[in-house]
Formats: sequence, structure tokens, C-alpha cells
Amino acid sequence: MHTIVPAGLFELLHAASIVESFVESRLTKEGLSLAKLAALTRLVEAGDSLPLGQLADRLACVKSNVTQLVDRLEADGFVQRAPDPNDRRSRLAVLTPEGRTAQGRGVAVQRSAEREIFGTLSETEATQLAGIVEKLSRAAS
Amino acid sequence: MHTIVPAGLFELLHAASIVESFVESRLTKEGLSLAKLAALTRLVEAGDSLPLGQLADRLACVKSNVTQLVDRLEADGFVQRAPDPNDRRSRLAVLTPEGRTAQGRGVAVQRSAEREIFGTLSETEATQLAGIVEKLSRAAS
DNA sequence: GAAGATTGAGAGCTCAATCTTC
DNA sequence: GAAGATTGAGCTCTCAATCTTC
Repeated sequence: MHTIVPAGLFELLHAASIVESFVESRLTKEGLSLAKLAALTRLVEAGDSLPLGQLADRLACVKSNVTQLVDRLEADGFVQRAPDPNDRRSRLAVLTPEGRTAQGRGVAVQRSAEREIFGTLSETEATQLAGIVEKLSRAAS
Repeated sequence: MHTIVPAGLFELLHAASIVESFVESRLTKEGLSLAKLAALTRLVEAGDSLPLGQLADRLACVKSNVTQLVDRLEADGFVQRAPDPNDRRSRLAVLTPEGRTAQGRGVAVQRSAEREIFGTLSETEATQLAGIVEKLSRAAS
């Protein structure tokens, strides 16, 4: 027998960190990380370029974080900084061709990891999880 | 109307990060963090002291991480390093009185945050969540 | 003065290399 | 040589302070 303990804070956070590490380790093989993939994906969605501040908004993080993330993406050759013609204060993060293909490989990895992990859930469980996750997010906001 | 999208990777990780920030911000007011509280709690459970390597095992992290975490806890006055009488290679992390009371305040904060967040779930949902979390952890391990 | 971005400092984590003691 | 701990380098993230441009 094995009693299921009602999920608590640590169980939830620990599960999330396991899932995160799982995907992270797969992305590493593609020269990517979740943070980098998220940024590249926002750029693809925006049509290849975005002012850094906009990127920060869409990543739901602070601007100084994007500055450093884009530094690393630039070092990877996935992104380049360009001046904003409309506003000399602003700088654009522009996707390079390498960045675009990396993003493609990244989402493929992500989706396959997603299938692998969430594929173990029944249809019903997936729906339940969505509802619960929604409730928890709301309660902690 | 509002269709519930089946929970995916990003929804799950985002929810976890919201919950984490919620607790983290409450612990900040007590001069603590989730990482520090976890370490202090492991020490309390162990009866006030533990070799650093043991602490790393119980925190499920790498030893160099514990070295730095204990550095910060020592600076806070919550922990002190002591020589291990049994093995001169080893060093003990020893809880101070301040560390013990901080741990007490910390778990109180944690439990109240837990009630606040998980209290929004029905009995049934809490049980479902536990099962799902268990499945996901297993799939990603 | 306020909106862009960056820099500096620091928390939290990892890995690889090192140093001491077993 | 292997087990303890630490150090150095790097990733991800935050906040406060700064600098330029609006």
C-alpha cells in the first residue's frame, strides 16, 4: 500500500524543478537553454526583431536580465543588436539566421519533451492539471 | 466563455515560479529564502548539525552549492562551521540559537503561505494534484 | 523629469579543477 | 586513489544606481 500525501509546496516545486531540468538537459545538446529558447521564440513571434524593453515585457522579466541574456545570445551568434531607427535610446534585438534555425530545433526538442512528460497523463488528468494550475497561479498572484 | 487549454510545459513552470515567488517574498521579510529555510530545516531534522556533504545530499544539490549557501547562512549568524571530530576532512554545519528561531519563523511563514495557496483547492483537487505531480516527476526522472 | 539600456553587486545554481585528509 | 570541502568560471535572475536620449 502507498498512501498519496496531499501535494504541498515542496512537492510541487520539486516536481517543477525535475521537469525543468529534464527539458533543460535536452536543450543543452542543442546549445540552448529554456531562457534562451524563450527569448528566441518571442523574437520569432514578433517577426525577427524587438526592442530590448519589449522583449523584457514579453518574457515577464526585468530589463537588466534581458541585457545579459541578449549578451549571451549575441555571443552564441543567435541574435544581433541594432539601433532603433525610431528612437535613439532604444536598441533592437534582431534574430540571425542561426538564431532562427536554433529556435526551430529548440521548439522541436521542447515539444518532444512535452509529449514525453505529459503523455503519461490521461486526458482527464491533463484537464484537471490545467484547472488546478490556473487556480494556484491566481491564488499566488 | 473560457476554454481551458491543456496544461503544457510553460504553463506548469510559470505557475510554479509564481508560487515560488509568493513564498519567497514572504520569507524575505524574515531574512530568509526558500534555499536558506530548506537548509536550516534539514539541520533541525538532523538534531542541529550535519557534515556539509550530508547536507548537500539531503538538499539534493551539489556540494559546492552548500559551501556557498553555508557561507551566507554563516554571515547571517544562523549557522557556524565546526570541525568534525571523526574526520578531519569533514566540516560540520552547526545551527546557532538564532538559526533555530529563524527556522521556526520560517516554517510558520511557509505553512501559512501553503494554506493560502492550496486552500483554494478542493479536497478532490488536492488529491488529484498529488497524483499528477507524482506521475510527472516519475516521467521526467 | 521619464523612458531606454546598461553596469555593479549579489543570491542561487551548476560543473571542472584543486587541496587536504583518508 | 578516493572522499571531504573549496575555488573559479559561468548561467539565470533580481535590485539599485547610472547614463543617454526623449
